[in-house]
Amino acid sequence: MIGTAFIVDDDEAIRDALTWLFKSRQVACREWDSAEAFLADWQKSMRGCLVLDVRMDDMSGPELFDHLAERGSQLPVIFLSGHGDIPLAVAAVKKGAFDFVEKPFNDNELVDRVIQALAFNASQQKRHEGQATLASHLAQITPREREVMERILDGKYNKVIADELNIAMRTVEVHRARIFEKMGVKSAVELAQLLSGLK
Amino acid sequence: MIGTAFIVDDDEAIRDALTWLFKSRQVACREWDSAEAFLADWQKSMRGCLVLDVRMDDMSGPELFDHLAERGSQLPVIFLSGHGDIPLAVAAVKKGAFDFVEKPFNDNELVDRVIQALAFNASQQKRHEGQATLASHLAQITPREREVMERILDGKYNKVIADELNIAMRTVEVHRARIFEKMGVKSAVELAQLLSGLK
DNA sequence: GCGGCAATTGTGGTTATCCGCAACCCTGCC
DNA sequence: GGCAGGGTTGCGGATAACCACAATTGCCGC
Repeated sequence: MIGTAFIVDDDEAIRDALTWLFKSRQVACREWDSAEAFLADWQKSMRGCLVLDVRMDDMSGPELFDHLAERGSQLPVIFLSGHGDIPLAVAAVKKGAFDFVEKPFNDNELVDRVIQALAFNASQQKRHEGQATLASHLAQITPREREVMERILDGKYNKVIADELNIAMRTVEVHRARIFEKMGVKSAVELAQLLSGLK
Repeated sequence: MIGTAFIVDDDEAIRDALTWLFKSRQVACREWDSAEAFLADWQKSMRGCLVLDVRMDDMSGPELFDHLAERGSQLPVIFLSGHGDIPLAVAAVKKGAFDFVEKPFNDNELVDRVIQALAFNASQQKRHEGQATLASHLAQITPREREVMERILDGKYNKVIADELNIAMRTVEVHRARIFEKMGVKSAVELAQLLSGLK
């Protein structure tokens, strides 16, 4: 199994029950007794999913969720709620919570969802690695090259680009070659496809 | 205001209240007393949003939602629920419902959400028009041209494409020109960007 | 059988892209 | 001052793309 289930709940009985439940299905887990404690330990590199109680003292589950979102957390979150607060559940799901389940929950269903969340996180991870690679390539592009690149993506001829930037065509060609090299592509078409997902 | 609020509820009192409420805020609306009735009248060209009761005889709100989704409806749906069923709400939102509000609802907030849904539908509409234009252009592409197009998008040289398809380079050039013409682009880069959103 | 459409190919010429080789200018840094 | 890196440019040639003009083949429907 890839990733760990991170249990955050101020009720020790619940934590123990969840830990036992997860262990029984070979799902690795760790536990925290407060949102603050988890936030203190949280690192962007964490892989897994969060099983998060809604109602807790001081910082609530949704509050922790928001804080993590601000910090760029990619962890899928499964909320556990003990009282049927629909607006809360709807708000959480709309903000991207992976799931929102009511207590008492069905043990098997919960673990199934956790496993799905772990798989989701793993696949999301790969996507982000790709984006990171892309970003690191983009970071190597100098400002001038960026200007040229934008115009290449507009399908403009080197001649036109040279004209717009008031430089020689040869210079554009050099920039163009450098851009392709730095971005790891072989043609303008590949470059366009590589960057098509961005702004 | 662009679009209409489509009210579907088997409770006449609720329908009347909603109609009055919407009229008071200059939001056009129509009403149906059952999911079946709405489904019978539904057309893909409808513009607006659906205000849908969860619990109804025969076909429920979520069931109607599913049916509409199958038929390619783009209407945002705001569910009205009289009983705090969290799993239902969570399932609805995860399946793409625009919102899920509990009765009794706050009048102003509901209308605000409806207006947001109408705006959302209008903007989604424009996106879909663009896709439709793209699709109509793609439909003009012959099978052979498609084969060439795929290879162009792989950044392959005409020479290579000719080789792969066992035809003359000149033929590839002709196809290439026809593709650009039919798709309304001027270069392979533009073509790549145009089709980047697809599979 | 004729007209239309898709697919095909050739010739010849213009325009663009792609590259190696060389070189100059400027800025920031040790 | 020397060195590195980014931006710049020229020359010349190989390769690819783009295009107008022209033509052949095969399938389909009226």
